[in-house]
Amino acid sequence: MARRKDHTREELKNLILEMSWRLVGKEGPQGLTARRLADAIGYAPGTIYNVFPSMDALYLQVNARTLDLLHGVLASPACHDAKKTPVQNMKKMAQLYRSFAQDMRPYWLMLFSHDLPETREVEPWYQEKIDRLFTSLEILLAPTFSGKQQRKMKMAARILWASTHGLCFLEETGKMPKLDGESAFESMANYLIDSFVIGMKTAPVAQE
Amino acid sequence: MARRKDHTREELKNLILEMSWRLVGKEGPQGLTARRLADAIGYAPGTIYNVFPSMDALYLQVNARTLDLLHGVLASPACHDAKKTPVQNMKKMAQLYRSFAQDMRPYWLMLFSHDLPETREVEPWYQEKIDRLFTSLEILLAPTFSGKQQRKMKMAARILWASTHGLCFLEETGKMPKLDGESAFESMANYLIDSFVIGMKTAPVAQE
DNA sequence: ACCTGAACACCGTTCAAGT
DNA sequence: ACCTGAACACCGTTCAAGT
Repeated sequence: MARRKDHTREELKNLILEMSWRLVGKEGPQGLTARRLADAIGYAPGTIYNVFPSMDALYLQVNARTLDLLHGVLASPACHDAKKTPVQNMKKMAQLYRSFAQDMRPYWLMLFSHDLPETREVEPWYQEKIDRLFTSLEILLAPTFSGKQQRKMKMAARILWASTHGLCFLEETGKMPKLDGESAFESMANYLIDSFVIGMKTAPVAQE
Repeated sequence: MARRKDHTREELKNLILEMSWRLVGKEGPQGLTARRLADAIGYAPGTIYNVFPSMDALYLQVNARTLDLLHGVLASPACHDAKKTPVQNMKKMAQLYRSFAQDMRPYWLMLFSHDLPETREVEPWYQEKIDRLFTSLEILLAPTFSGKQQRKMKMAARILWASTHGLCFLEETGKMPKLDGESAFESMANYLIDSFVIGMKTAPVAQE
């Protein structure tokens, strides 16, 4: 029994990805299994493997979409306002990241669930999507650094990004000790950015 | 068929935890399954559930041991050297964290694998183990802040901790764009600490 | 050519039944 | 009282066999 061909290969791929997205949104990364997915789209489990080499590849596609959405947020005018200072834009960007993490929680957590097979090299197209995110921050930092300080600027961007993510991640996963009672993400992110920006010009950087 | 009683309940608990530790070390968090564990200790799968309510509870015990080891490292004299400056000790602490992450990779990654059921409140005894880690850093920061700046000091500690973790985590999981080619964790951590410490005194902090 | 569905080798968890 | 092992409800993945 076989050959339904209700959909072209391309349609099937979209259908699978779309349904994967919905499953993750509704039931979290755990909800995305080959069998449940097959059931939801009305095909047999084996069909998925005609279109994707493995469920891991599919997880990666879901993550790719999440990264695209996140990039859309961080590249938006909301945090690239020429009428505001770089620091103000950076603070806005940190808030947008946190909001994204909260609003898109299952997708955002999935980005960092590292139960995937070993370290397995990230593929270039995926790495590119990650790199773009850092670029949004580099744009805000660039004016503050001279042309011969590009390396230092890029380090500052990586540090600010990783720091903001660290604050957000520990906060969201309950691994940050409570301070007064409630989450202090906003005030901590602001304090971080203010402090780092004050010091980042005078602090030295190791020469490669 | 039953009642081997080769071990007391306490012995069995230790045996299970010890074997769990070995399995995670050898094959990663994925290697720790009820069936493999049962096989390795020579009992039936059901026996595990006499001693632990669920595999998740067992995962938590493994994480607890990891946190204890990490605390041992961060509380060690190596980064609480009275003959060195707080900044020097903080840089040392960041390096020790990174080394721990590398040396104990499967255990360290397991700490952050959040496929666990929902957000589920962290139990107090576990939270306590997390809090201790931050305390090690607060000890280094305390001398720099006055008595009425305790809240600010605690925020600084949380920020530095989250930032260092963020750098380490993104670096170790391939989510940090390469800078020159190799990992720049050490120079970035140093740059972070130098910059933040320069700015953290003058930067303002939101009033709760 | 495309899809199925059974099969293989696994999971966590429960619980009646044995000793 | 303690432990077993079969059972239940799942996994990801493969592939001979049908249309």
